[in-house]
Amino acid sequence: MGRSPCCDENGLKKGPWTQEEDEKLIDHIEKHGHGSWRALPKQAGLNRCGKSCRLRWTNYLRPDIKRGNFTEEEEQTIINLHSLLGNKWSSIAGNLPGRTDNEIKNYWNTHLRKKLLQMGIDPVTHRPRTDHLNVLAALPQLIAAANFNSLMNLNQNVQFDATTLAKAQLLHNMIQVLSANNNINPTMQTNNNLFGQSHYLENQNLFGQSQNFSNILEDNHEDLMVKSQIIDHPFDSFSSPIQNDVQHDRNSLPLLVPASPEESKQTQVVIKNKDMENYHDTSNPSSSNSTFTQDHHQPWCDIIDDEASDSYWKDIIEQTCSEPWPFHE
DNA sequence: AATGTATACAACCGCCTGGCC
DNA sequence: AGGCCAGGCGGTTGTATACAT
Repeated sequence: MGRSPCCDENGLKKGPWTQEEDEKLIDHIEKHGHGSWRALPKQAGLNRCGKSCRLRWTNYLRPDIKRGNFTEEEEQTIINLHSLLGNKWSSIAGNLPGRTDNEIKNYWNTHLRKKLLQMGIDPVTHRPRTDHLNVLAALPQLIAAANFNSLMNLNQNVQFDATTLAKAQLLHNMIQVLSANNNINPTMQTNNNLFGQSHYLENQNLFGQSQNFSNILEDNHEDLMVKSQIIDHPFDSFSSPIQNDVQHDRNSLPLLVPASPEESKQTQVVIKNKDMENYHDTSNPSSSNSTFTQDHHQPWCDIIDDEASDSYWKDIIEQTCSEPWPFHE
C-alpha cells in the first residue's frame, strides 16, 4: 500500500519534549480525551505529529505509569515471560501494571540481557550458553552478580545464600553444556523447542523466588491459554519441565530440586499460543501443542559426585556441594 | 579540569494489522 | 476487493548523564 510516514510534514518539531509541551498535551487529554491522535496536535496547540503525541502520552505522561526502578519481582516476571514470548514487549507489559512496553524493552536491553549473559545464559534462547570458555569465564561475574543481588534483595522469602544459587546455576549450566556436547542427552534435544524454555514457567527463578507464571499468562493474554496445575512450591528454581516422559537415564541432567516425594508435585501444562508457535521445533511434532509432566525431582549434587571423574571438575563440584544447598526443608 | 567512553532511556522510524468505506 | 487511515508494535537512534582516563 505504501503509506507515507506520519511525521514527514515539514516544520513539525521532533526530539525531546519540553515541559510546556507536556503540559499542553496533558491539559488537552484531561479535558477532551485524546480522540484522533492525528487531529490532536492542532487542537492542543502542539507543533508535533499525532504519533509523537501518542507515544509521549502512552510511554511517559499517562497518569497510571509506574516510575522508578524495577523490583526484583518485576525483573523475574520479565525474564520468565521473555523466555515464553520472546520480544513480545507489549504482551510482557500487559503483565506488569504501570510499565510500558518501551520501558520494559529498554530495561531488557540495558540490564536483564547483560545479567543473563553474565550468568552464562543465552538471553535469546534462555538456555545455557554453549561455548565452554564463556561459561567458565562467567564464574567471577556470576558470583559477583549473585552477591550484589544478595545485598539488594529485600525479599524475606529468600531463605538461602544467593552465591550458592549462582554457583549451582553455573554448575548446572556447565553440566548441561557438557551433556549437550556429548550429544547423548535426549533431554537437551527436547530443550530446543518451546518447552525447553518453559523451565521458567515452572518457578524458574534466577534469584530464588518462586512464581506461578502459568496463572499470569492465563489471566492476562487473550491469545494465550495456559492451563496449569502448578502448585506453588518455592525453590524449584533449577528444575527442568521435561523430565518424566523421558526415562531418567544416566546421561540426562539431574534436577536441582528436592527429592522428597511430597515436594514433587505433579505439574501439567498445556500451552496453545500463537505467539509461541514461532518457538516450536518443527522437527518435533509433539511440540506444537504439548503436554508435559513433571513429578520427579532428584538432587543432582549426589549423582555428580559419583560420575565426575575428572579431578578438576570434582574440585569445583565438591566446593560447590560443600555450600548449603538451596533445598528448603 | 578536560576529554573520551559507556550507559540508560526517551523518542523516532518503518512496518504491520484491522477497521472502515 | 482494494485503498485509506489510525493505531500498535518492535527495532533503532539520539541525547543526556555517569564514569574513567
